[in-house]
Amino acid sequence: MALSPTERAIGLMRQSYADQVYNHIKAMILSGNLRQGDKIVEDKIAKRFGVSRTPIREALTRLQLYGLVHLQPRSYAEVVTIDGSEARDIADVRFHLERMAFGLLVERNDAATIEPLQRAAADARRALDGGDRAGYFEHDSTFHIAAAEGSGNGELALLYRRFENKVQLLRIAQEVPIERLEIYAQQHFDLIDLVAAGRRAAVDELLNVHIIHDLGPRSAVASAPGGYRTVRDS
Amino acid sequence: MALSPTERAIGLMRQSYADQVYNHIKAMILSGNLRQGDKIVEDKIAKRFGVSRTPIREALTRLQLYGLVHLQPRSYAEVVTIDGSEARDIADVRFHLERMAFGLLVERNDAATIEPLQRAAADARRALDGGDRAGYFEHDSTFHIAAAEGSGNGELALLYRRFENKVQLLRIAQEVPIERLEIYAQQHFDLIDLVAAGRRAAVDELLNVHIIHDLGPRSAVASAPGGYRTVRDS
DNA sequence: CAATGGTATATCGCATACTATTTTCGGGCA
DNA sequence: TGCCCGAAAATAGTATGCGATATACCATTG
Repeated sequence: MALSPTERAIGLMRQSYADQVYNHIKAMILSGNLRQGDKIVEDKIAKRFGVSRTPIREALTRLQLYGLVHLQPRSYAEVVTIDGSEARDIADVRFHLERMAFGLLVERNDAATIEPLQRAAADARRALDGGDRAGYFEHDSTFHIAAAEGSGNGELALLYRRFENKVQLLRIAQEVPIERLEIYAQQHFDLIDLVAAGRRAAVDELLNVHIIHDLGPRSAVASAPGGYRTVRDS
Repeated sequence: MALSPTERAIGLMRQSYADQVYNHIKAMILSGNLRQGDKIVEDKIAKRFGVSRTPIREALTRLQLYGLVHLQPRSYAEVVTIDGSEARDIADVRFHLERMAFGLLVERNDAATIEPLQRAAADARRALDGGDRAGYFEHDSTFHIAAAEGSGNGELALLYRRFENKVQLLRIAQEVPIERLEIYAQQHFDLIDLVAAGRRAAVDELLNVHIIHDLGPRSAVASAPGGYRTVRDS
């Protein structure tokens, strides 16, 4: 974890340990490496990373505020558990945020702004074709964040980027069948087309389907049995 | 800051120092006691509160994520400065969040849910009549938070409660004339009536006026000439 | 055998001390 | 005079240790 000679020589500004730990734990959660309800103990992580508990605590505080871990006072921390009802709520909020973002995109009607969406949509499709599930989620996330960024409303972008963490956590936990992901991937392109065509109402409708409708009749998450651990396991 | 004998005897659970400091600094910012751009130095605050820097740092981390302070790495922290463009963005986002909340309120059509709004609206009016400007802001805030809470969507409530911090910061900084506040106070009651009447479209429209329209043609904040000292310059 | 209480252990909350970086400021030099 | 440089001060980042609290486990009792 120490600074490499090269980094020091170049004078490369390094992230603080707290930042690095934050990113690492976040990645572990969002990759499914740490699962919902998993116990997180400061001291263990500190030893694992070879740093003291101080930066760990800062990272955990941030993760808590981003809604990814639950900090029980005087006790240990856990990866948050999202039940079916919460999943529904999250989807609802997400829909309204995205409707705002895409509404602004339609208003702007700017090809350059949409370009990042196109790239993300293409990347997502490619990942899916390559059977790279985690990669797909990554680009799916990028697509929607790009929409928020492209809205031109900095606050919306900020809010959405934070909120998206939880959305991503849901994506992982839900274990959506691959056929469904195929549909999502296509809908991304459809969304872009509708935005380009300025068909705002149609965009809203498709967003609703894309985000909410497919959640199904509840409890898509709570029942996730987690048969196979997907990713690595350091 | 230490635990009182009574508290200890009763076994009353006390807030952590970090919590207390967080609440205190937040109150200082939202009461205008700390102004936009003001410098915040960990050590100074630590001494002021009679605690070590550790809980201070935790409080500042939270304040940063709630959008109230800007943490410059390796340097000092500042109370965030919101310019006119950002104010506009915040209002826009706020409108969409509140539209969602009030939409759900209309759907629920439940008198008990609306009761807290009524109380807050009445409190706000009372504070205004008593010339208690800070008190008005407090209850204004409570009103809108109550709407988010009453929506029945926990995620929305969570998101809004956080977001509201920045809104409150704006309220303070804008130094809106009292006549305008009178209008706002009345609009709260109007909103309640429209919700009770189930007039969703009318609610949307009034919300737009209440939140966005009154911002004026841009830069309501940046240009606030304020006979009084407006912004920073500590 | 279940429930209750008590002790040990795990774990966090905070204080203190040290380190690294940034900022500030004054003095030398063009 | 204005600018650059270097030293000193200010400040945040991290490590470590101790004390407090929660959790877990076991014994005791009804």
